[in-house]
Amino acid sequence: MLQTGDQFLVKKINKSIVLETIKKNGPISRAQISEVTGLNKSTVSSLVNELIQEEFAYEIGLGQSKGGRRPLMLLFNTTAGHAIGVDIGVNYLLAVLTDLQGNIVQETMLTIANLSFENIVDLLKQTIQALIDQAPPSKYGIVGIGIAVPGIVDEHGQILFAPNLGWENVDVKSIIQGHFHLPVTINNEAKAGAMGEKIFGVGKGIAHSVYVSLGIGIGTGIIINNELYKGCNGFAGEMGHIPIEPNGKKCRCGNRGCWELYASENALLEQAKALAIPPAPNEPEITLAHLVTLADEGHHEVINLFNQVGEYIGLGLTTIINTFNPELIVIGNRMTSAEKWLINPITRIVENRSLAYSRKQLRIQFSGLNMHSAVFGAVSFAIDDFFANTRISL
Amino acid sequence: MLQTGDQFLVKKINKSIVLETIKKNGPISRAQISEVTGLNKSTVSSLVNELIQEEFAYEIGLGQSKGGRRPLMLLFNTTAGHAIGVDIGVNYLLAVLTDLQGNIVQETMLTIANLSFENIVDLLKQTIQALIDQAPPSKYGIVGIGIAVPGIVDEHGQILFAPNLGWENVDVKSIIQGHFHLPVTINNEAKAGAMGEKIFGVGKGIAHSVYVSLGIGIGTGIIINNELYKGCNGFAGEMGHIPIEPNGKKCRCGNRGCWELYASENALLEQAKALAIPPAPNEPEITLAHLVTLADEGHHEVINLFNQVGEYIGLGLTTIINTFNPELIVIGNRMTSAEKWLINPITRIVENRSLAYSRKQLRIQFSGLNMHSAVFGAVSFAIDDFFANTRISL
DNA sequence: TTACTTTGTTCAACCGACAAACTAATAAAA
DNA sequence: TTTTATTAGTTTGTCGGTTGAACAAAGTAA
Repeated sequence: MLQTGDQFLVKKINKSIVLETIKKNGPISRAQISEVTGLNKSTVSSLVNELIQEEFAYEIGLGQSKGGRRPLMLLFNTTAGHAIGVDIGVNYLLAVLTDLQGNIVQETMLTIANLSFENIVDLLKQTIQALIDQAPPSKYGIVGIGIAVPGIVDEHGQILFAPNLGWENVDVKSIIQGHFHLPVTINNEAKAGAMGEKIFGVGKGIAHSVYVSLGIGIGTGIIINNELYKGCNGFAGEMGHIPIEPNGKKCRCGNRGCWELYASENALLEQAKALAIPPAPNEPEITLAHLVTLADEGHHEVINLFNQVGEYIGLGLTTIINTFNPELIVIGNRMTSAEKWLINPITRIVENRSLAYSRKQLRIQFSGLNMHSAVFGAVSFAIDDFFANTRISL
Repeated sequence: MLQTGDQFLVKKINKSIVLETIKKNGPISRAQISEVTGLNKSTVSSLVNELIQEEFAYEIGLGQSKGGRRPLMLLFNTTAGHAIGVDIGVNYLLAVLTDLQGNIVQETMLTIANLSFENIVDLLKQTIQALIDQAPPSKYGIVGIGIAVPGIVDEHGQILFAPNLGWENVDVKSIIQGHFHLPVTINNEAKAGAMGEKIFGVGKGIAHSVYVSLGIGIGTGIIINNELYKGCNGFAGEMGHIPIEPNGKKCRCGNRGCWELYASENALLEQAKALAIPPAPNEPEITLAHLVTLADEGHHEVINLFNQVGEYIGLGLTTIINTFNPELIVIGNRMTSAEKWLINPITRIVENRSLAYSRKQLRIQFSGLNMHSAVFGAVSFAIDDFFANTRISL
C-alpha cells in the first residue's frame, strides 16, 4: 500500500517545513517564515500557533522594525524534550544526554574492561539510567535512545556481527526497549557518524556526502538526497571491504586486499610493529598517539608510514569520488588525530587519480566533532524518529 | 524555497498513484484500485474519470462478477502519445519510436561511418524526423525525445566529454530542442541503461539496483529508492575508473589501474591481440564475437582470457556489492554476448570475495533487453518527464 | 422471488491552504 | 505633530480535495 495524499499529509509537510525553518533560521518572525517558505501568512500563523501550543516553539519578544509593526520573533524550544545517544566503541562507551537540537546536557565516557555481552548490556542500562535521571523535566521527557555499534546491523536494528566486540546475532534493541519502554534505534557506527556530521557537523545542509570512519577498521555512511542510504538489507557502506589490492593480504571477511587492511588504524599500527618502532616508554604497545608524536619529532620512518597509509586512504576515496560524485567527504573516527600527517598524501592521491569532473565541487574535510560523530548521529536518529512519529498524530 | 503542500499536491500524488496502479495492474476496476491503494472509492472514481477525459485510461468492458455487480475494467491508454529514444553508440545510432508504455512502434539502426560532430547531429535530426513522421496520430503526439550518449553529461544535459566520439563541451540538447521544439533529455549511456532495466527490464519494481555497462569502456548507473542517483553534478557512477590495480596500467583519465582497463571489451580485445590470437578470416581485427566463437570451439587461451576478464569483472562487482548492498546487479552492453563464458568466473569471485551479508538477497543478471537497455532508458526519461510536467498543470 | 453482494455515483461534511480585508504598530515624510 | 506608507499578524470567507454515507445499478445464491 503506497503513501496516498490527503489533507493531513499536507499539514504534516507544511508543519515540518515551518518547524525546520524556525530551527534553522530562528529567531524568525511569522512574516519571514511566510516569505522564506512560500506559505501563506495565515497558514504560517495557524501552524506556528499550534507549534507554540505543543511547546515546540515559543515567542521570544519583539524584533527590529523594518518600517512598520515590529515582528514577534520565534525560537525553537530546544528543551521540549531530550534524547539519549550511545556510542559503543571497542573499549569504551560514550553516552550523551542532549536537548532536541543536539546540545549536550550531560556526557558519560567510560572504559570497558570486560567485553562480555552481559557486562556491556549492564553498563548500557546503568549509563542510560543515570542520564535519564539527570534529564531536566520537560514536556516530552526522553523522546528516544539511539545506539551506535561497530558492526553489521540489519534493517530491523538487529546486530548481526560485531567482530571487535565478539558479538553475533544479538538483539540489543529489544533488551533496551523492554527495559526502558522508550523507542530505541540501533545503527552501525559509520552510518551514525554520517548522520552526526549531516545534522550537527560539517555536513549540514549538504545533500550528497560520504562519511568515512577511519578507526580500527573502516566503515562508511552514505548520505544521498539528504537521507542515509541503507541498501536493501541495511548493509550498504561496508567499504572497508572493497578490494584495493587484488592479490593483497587475506581479510577475515573472506576477501583479499580489503581497503581497511591498508588504510585503517590497525593497518598503521601493524606496519609500525613490523618496522619495530618502539612504543612510548610507559606503554606496552605502540599507539596512534605515539606515532603522531614521533612524526612531530621528525621520525622519518613514521612519517613515511603516514604517507603510505594516507595514500591508501586516498586510493579508497578515489573510488568513493568516482562512484558517488559527492559534494563532501568527511573523515572521522580515530585517525582524525593524525590529520596533519595524512591530509597531504590524501589530497595528492585524490588530485592525481580521481576524475577531475567529479572532484570539481568536492570538499574533503576531517570531522570537527572530536570523536562525537557517531554519538551525535545516534542522537539524531532518536530525535528524527520522535518528530517523524509524534507529529503524524497531530 | 522548499516544496510545500497544498491540495494540488495531494491530487497530483493520488492521480499518479491511480494511473500507476492502472498501468501496473490493468485491467483493473475502480473498486479494486480503491482496495489496492487505500484511497476512497469516490476519490478513485473522480480521478479515474479525469484520466479517461484526458485519454490516459479507458474502459475496456465488464469483468467477472464476484457475487455482485460486474466491474468496469480499466486499461492504460498506451497510445495516448509516443516518445522517441536514441542511443548514440561509438559506431552506431539506435533510435526507437515507442508508445507511452515503451512498446516499440518503429526502430532504426544505422552504422556511423563519419564520426564528426556535424555529421552525427545531421543523422540525429534525420533519424528523429523520420520516426516523428511515422508516429500514429494521438492525443499528445510526440511527448519528448531522450538521448543516451557514451560520455560524461552534467546535470543540465550538457555533454562535457565523450572520448570515444571525440566530443567535448557540446550542447546537443539545445540543438535538438531548437530543431524539433520538443522536450529533450540527454543522459549518459550507463545511466540510461539503468533506467531502461528499471522500467522495462529485469529491474522492474526493484528499489536499489546497479546497472553495469560493460562495453568498450565501463560505466554504471545507480538506482536508489527507485530513482536514478546522479550525484551533486551528475557524474555519479563513473565506476569504470575506480582503481582495481593500484599500480596498474595508466589510464587516460589520469588514474592508474582503472577497472575498465581490465574488465571491458577493450581490455579483452587488447589482451587477445597481445596473445596474437588471429582475427576471423574475413575481418581485419579481432572481435568479441569471434572470441566467443573461438571459446565455443574450445580454444584454451581464449577461454582463459574470458576467465581472467570475468574475474576482474567480479572484482569490481565486489566493490559494488559491499558499497551498495543492492538487490540486483544488471550487466549490460556488448559484453553480455559473452555471458556464457563470463558468468562462472564472475560468480566465483563474487561468492569468494563479497560480504556474505550483502550478498544474501542479491541477484546478478545479464540484461535481457538485447542491447536496448540504453535506448529504452532514454525513452523512459522522455516519458517520465512528460508525466512529471504535464500532470502538474491539472 | 427474495436476500445478500459488489460496483460505482452522488452529496453533504470536513479540513487545510489561500486571498483579501482587517487591526496593530511603527518609520518616514510633510 | 500629523499624515502617509509600510510591515506584522489575525480574521473571514472561499476554494479544492478527500471522505463517508446513502443510494442506484447490476449481479449471485438460495
